[in-house]
Amino acid sequence: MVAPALRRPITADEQRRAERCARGLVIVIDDDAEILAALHALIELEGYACETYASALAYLRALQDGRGRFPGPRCLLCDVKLPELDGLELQRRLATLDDTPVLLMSGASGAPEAVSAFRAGALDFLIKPLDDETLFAAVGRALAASAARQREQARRRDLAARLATLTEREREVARRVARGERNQDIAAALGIALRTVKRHRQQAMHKLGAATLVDLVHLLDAAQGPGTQTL
Amino acid sequence: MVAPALRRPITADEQRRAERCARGLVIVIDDDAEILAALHALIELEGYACETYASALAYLRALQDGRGRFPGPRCLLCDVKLPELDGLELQRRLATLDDTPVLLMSGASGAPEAVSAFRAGALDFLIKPLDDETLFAAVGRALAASAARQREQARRRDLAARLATLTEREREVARRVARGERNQDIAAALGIALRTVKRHRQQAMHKLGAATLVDLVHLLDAAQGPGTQTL
DNA sequence: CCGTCTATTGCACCAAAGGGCCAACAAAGG
DNA sequence: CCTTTGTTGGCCCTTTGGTGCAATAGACGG
Repeated sequence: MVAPALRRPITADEQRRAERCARGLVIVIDDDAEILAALHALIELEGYACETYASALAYLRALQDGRGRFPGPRCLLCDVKLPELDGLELQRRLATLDDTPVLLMSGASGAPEAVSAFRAGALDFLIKPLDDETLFAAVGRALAASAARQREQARRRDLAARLATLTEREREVARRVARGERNQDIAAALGIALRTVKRHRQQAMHKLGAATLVDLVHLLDAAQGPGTQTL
Repeated sequence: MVAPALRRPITADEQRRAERCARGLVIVIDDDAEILAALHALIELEGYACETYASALAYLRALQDGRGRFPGPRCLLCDVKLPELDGLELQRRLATLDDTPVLLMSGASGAPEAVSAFRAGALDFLIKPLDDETLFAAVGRALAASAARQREQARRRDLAARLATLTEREREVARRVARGERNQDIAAALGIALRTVKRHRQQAMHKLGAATLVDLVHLLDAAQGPGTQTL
């Protein structure tokens, strides 16, 4: 579907990069340089890509620049107690910008922090000192969630793109068809000829790559179902 | 759809019960009798039905008896630290039996308990002393979740019941129809005559109350989509 | 102003779906 | 033994959907 044409051979460098992307990126934010270094080493050793930031602001700045965004699943592993910007606060801000899953961690903090973290949507809350097994279990879940979200987004984008190639009339007809209306009724409702409805219907199904009515129904359901009230 | 016939007038008593059911039931489990009494009063004052248990085992026993299960949304408000059976352990056991949303609470416990609670699927974790506002916010969310689950279950049960009235052949044909296969192809695939496929198809749509193909598709998608691999 | 493109429509034809009427056959139950 | 139910099938007719061909009208760029 969305396969970009491969024009040149893949270099070994790109090969390695691709492997890392597939595994995923872990973005670590902690104000303790020692921990940062240790986590960086540990995470790369496990085969994930890893970026580290000493503060939430540093990460946000990097996000602003936005150059060369990492392709593939990603997650955030962020300390709760940070200077300037709190881990919880960072999470709240990210929730509106980004849908990267967030793992929060903290040393010997109380229940309230953990509760706040989960209420704010953190995927997990890790207590320092970090246990390798627990850490990577959480990272695995987070990256899996990220991958799922990205697949879902890609699917929706692809669908939206195909929907965008339809003309207004075609979309309208397709929508009604997918709601179970008959060609005749659609023609009457839109005040156009039966033949015209048939044409739009065919055209729409062709553009959307729907071989059967059932496919059309599924496509349109998927397009407008989860949130997006387009169409 | 599933409206039971009303045979006799509704008594005032039933009326009050119905009102409570609509608001929801909060099941409180705590080993501190004082807290139990206070919560009971507070919750009933807020207009919810309330059952209290002094231990997790007592609640499980009540579940076993199972007589007169409360109709309507329900949630569990359970202390983490309990004699005999731990709140977290109770939650784990309930997860397999019941889908009642669980709110855990605890006095001055550490982050690990809170984290375990959320990981085990608790909807929220309340820290004693309980703040009225926080409590009822959580209860409201839990009961809303419960109501949503019950609606979903009812919908699926209704659908399953209707599907059960289909004969094997009718189900098979309906499934293929909903996958976009044409009558002819279905006939060929099943090695039967076209006329027979049409009959089964008609019969199935009639039994399922599907006026159009689109309705059929939606019904079967809903039936098998979320988990249940029936059909 | 002209050629082109798109949306629209009519006409004709074929394929597929919907359905009425009738009937055979087997298994399950009374 | 008879009835009911599930499954199967044939014949025939109507409605709906799917397409090809041709034509008209408005929009747009040159």
